[in-house]
Amino acid sequence: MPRKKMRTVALEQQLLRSALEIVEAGDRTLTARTVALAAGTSTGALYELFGDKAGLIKAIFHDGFRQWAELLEQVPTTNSARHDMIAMLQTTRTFSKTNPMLFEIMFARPFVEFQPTADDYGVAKGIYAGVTRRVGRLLAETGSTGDQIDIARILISVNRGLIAAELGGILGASQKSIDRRWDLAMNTLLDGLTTGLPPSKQAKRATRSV
Amino acid sequence: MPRKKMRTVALEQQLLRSALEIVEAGDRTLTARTVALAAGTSTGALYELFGDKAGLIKAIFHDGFRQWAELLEQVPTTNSARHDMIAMLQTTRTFSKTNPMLFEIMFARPFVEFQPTADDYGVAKGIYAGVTRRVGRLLAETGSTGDQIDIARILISVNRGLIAAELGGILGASQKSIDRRWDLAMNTLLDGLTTGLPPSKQAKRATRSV
DNA sequence: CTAACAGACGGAACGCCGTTACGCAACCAT
DNA sequence: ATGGTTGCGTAACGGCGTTCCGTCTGTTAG
Repeated sequence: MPRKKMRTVALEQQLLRSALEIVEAGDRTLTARTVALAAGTSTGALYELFGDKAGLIKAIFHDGFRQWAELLEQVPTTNSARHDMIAMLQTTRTFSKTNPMLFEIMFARPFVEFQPTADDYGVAKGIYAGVTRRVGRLLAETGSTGDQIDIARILISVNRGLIAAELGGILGASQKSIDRRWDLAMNTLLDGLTTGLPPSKQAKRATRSV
Repeated sequence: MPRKKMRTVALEQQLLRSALEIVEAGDRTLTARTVALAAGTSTGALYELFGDKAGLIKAIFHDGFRQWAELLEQVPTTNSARHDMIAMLQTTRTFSKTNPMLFEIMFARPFVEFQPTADDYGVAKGIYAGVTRRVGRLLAETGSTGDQIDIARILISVNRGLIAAELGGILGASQKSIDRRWDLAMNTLLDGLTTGLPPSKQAKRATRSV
């Protein structure tokens, strides 16, 4: 007896698309009204479909991880695990620089409303698994005995820190110096983490080798 | 002829103190009204003294760097530059974990109103200089030829990334695994960055040493 | 064919935010 | 004492997140 329902999953995706357009344009005016207007609907629809603004941002957050995972899956596997690992890290860096605001939503918290929980970061599990797998290949290639999970988490976190610094303009002034420091940090880490020696021994060796 | 002025620098500091108390308590309701009320004054005073809310957050931002610099200056200089460097990085980590919301204001952007510029990060210059100086000592100690500034920037950015990951709960679940990964990442980096070899040669050496 | 009803829609309303304008109050010179 | 000048807090404004309700739709019973 009632009228046909329009607030379906299709409209939800339309709202999410409109929100992503605003975010990707770097526009800070991500409000319930602007998103609803851009999607050709009303705030009532947005609140029925997403619960509240935090729900909308959470959807953006999840879609960001989905996009990231999609890019990482496209990274080809070559005969050099080391090369592939660098490619993954650089793909992540390029993705973040292409969508800085999406990067912030995923890794900083530019909107007070949404505070990601451990559950939310669970969407990154597939990504972590992929990185961990490639770390395993890398360790096999170099014959080292480091812990795959430790190394994967470190690489992801360090990359995130370097990217955040680059986006904030505090890693360096010129692109040349930024690139040099990113390369130096990542290659140094990959070198050290794939030798299979515990860091204390490395430290001694490094100190004594001088 | 007018009445005595109360909106002085003293009241400005009182407002900043009240704002810091709210921030350090992890309270997300940092509004003009709550801060003014806590400081026993009105929003008019806040706006006369700080211009707008972004000005207040900028003041918090700057005070955060002042606190950080103060802590770093207290790190003693021992006969091991390596030990001192670890101490600085750990001091930064402890500071961030003690005041996670202050860390976010300094390194993420939890309030849309304030977007730090390169000028704002200029307050970190003293900190960078201090870290760079200690890197110089470290390089001298190990006899390596790396670039002080490159290494200082890298250490700061990587540390920030690891801390952000730790605070977000994505570096690891248990404190033990988090500490292990932090130690592994930082010691590996310090090892590799102080050997004086360009990373490509390190890579070859690391690969062939297996 | 029509009327009544179930319920989905959107706009209007509420409280809170950042911000500003204004009326009252306080002080000093006369 | 008094008037004028200036500083103060409050109240108002537009916009936000969020909710609620009047309207309108589409079906179905008679």
